[in-house]
Amino acid sequence: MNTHQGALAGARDVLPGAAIPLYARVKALILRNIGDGTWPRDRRLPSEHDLVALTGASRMTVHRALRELTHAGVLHRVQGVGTFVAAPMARSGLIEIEDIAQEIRRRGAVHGSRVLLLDRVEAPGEVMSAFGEPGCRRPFHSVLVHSEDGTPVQHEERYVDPELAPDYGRQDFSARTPFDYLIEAVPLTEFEHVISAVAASPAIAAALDLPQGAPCLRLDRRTWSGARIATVNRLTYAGERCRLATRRVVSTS
Amino acid sequence: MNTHQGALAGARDVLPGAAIPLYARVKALILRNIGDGTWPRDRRLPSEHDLVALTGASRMTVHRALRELTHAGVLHRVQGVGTFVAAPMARSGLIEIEDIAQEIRRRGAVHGSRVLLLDRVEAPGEVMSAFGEPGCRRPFHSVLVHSEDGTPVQHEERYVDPELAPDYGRQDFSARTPFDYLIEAVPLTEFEHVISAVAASPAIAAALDLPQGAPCLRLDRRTWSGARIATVNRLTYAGERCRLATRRVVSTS
DNA sequence: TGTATGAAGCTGTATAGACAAGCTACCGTC
DNA sequence: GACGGTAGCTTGTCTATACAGCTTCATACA
Repeated sequence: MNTHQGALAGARDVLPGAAIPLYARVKALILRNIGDGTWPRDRRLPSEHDLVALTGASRMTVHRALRELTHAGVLHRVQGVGTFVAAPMARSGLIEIEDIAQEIRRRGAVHGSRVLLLDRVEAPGEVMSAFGEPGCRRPFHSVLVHSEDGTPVQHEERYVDPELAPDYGRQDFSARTPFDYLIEAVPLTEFEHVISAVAASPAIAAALDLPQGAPCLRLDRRTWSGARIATVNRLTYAGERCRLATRRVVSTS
Repeated sequence: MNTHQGALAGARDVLPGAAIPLYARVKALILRNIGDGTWPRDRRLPSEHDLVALTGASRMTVHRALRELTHAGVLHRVQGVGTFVAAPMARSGLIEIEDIAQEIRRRGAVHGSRVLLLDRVEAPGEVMSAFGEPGCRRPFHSVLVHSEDGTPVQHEERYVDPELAPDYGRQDFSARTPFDYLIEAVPLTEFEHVISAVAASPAIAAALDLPQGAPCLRLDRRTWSGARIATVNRLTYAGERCRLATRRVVSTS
């Protein structure tokens, strides 16, 4: 009874294509149920035993899927208790760049955001080349300023593939950050960051209420959904009071 | 024959304490042999079969150890061929902050470094608190400027625990970067980064040949060796032409 | 000489079964 | 009611075995 993977393709089909390893399909199933909202945050997942029954995979295979998702920060497991959906931002993992709104709220401050622009444009060539080869035509374009207790702290400019997130243009981003929306609307799989220090341009300086030329932290991010780039964005953090922190164990010796 | 872990404690003892899972001890064994230089860079490791014979663990356990180290960027595996020690800097993984010298050479430029200071000091309280609780007395202190094709690009200030790296003060850092030396002399296990943008101070501006107040990328890093902090350093990248890049798969759905 | 063919060795995945260890809730006793 | 033990569920680890897929190399053949 080696590869009776049919059971997984039964009640809940995971991926039509079948060259993908079983444990990866179990991961995909779990990620989809989390993305769906079928298993909301902090919800307890079915036990390994249940997932074995649900998917038809062996417990070791289910366990591997759960372990890797736990390692990636998607899940949180407690021996003797169960498996839970981790807090959403733990998912970013790599660089602990929290959603700016969450980070501000975590500090006990009030987050506000002002939408400067939300339209659909013929993006400049520089942006289009960031989107990579196949590219996308006329992406959404949004510009926001996020503030903490009223003082602006982050300038966010973003381009979004309209085919992956067709409703992007109709969102109210003063209530919910674009990133927050995208992470739920689109299954984001890969991130690429480039961090640099820049002097505030006149536009940025005006938006963030900084003197022109003040040092700012710039974070350029490209986000994939599978093989396709879902969004390209540039975050500019105001002045010297913003930072990015990260910590990671490299080895467990 | 469930937990016959004695074999691993035999020929090559891994960890005297034994509450640690077997796969973790196999990982530790591999990491130590890499750190030792027993298995140098690009060297092909013993096959899974050999490691089974060597450690007494089952192949699944050895495989798990190898898989996790591969995921962490320590190893590089090719199906049908074997397992290799990955290029050292891939090991940082999290943020691809290459050793500045390597990065410069990779770009085909000439790396130079000038040692401004190398002594042993009563460090300022700010640094000592960064070292954490047990602290270390009179750490080594070094200040360097790295240059690319003659133009300075990075200012590096570093404090090093003298008990972990007693020979730090006798190294020639114009030939070999401190980081390069430390990663071989001390088994580094954990990194913490804080990234911020700052305006160049007079000292930094002078060292990097920048106008005062120019935006610089600052990277504060603490590096652990086990439970102990081995080194605390602050890297300041010159101007807008330096950046940090990273890319990572978050999920494999 | 050049090209198939196949064996050997390697990693990758999957399974079934077992035991260890942690938590919770229930049930009995005092 | 308070306390303690225990059964049952959960996750964590480990083993033994099997097969699949890939690479390399030697051998046989044209």
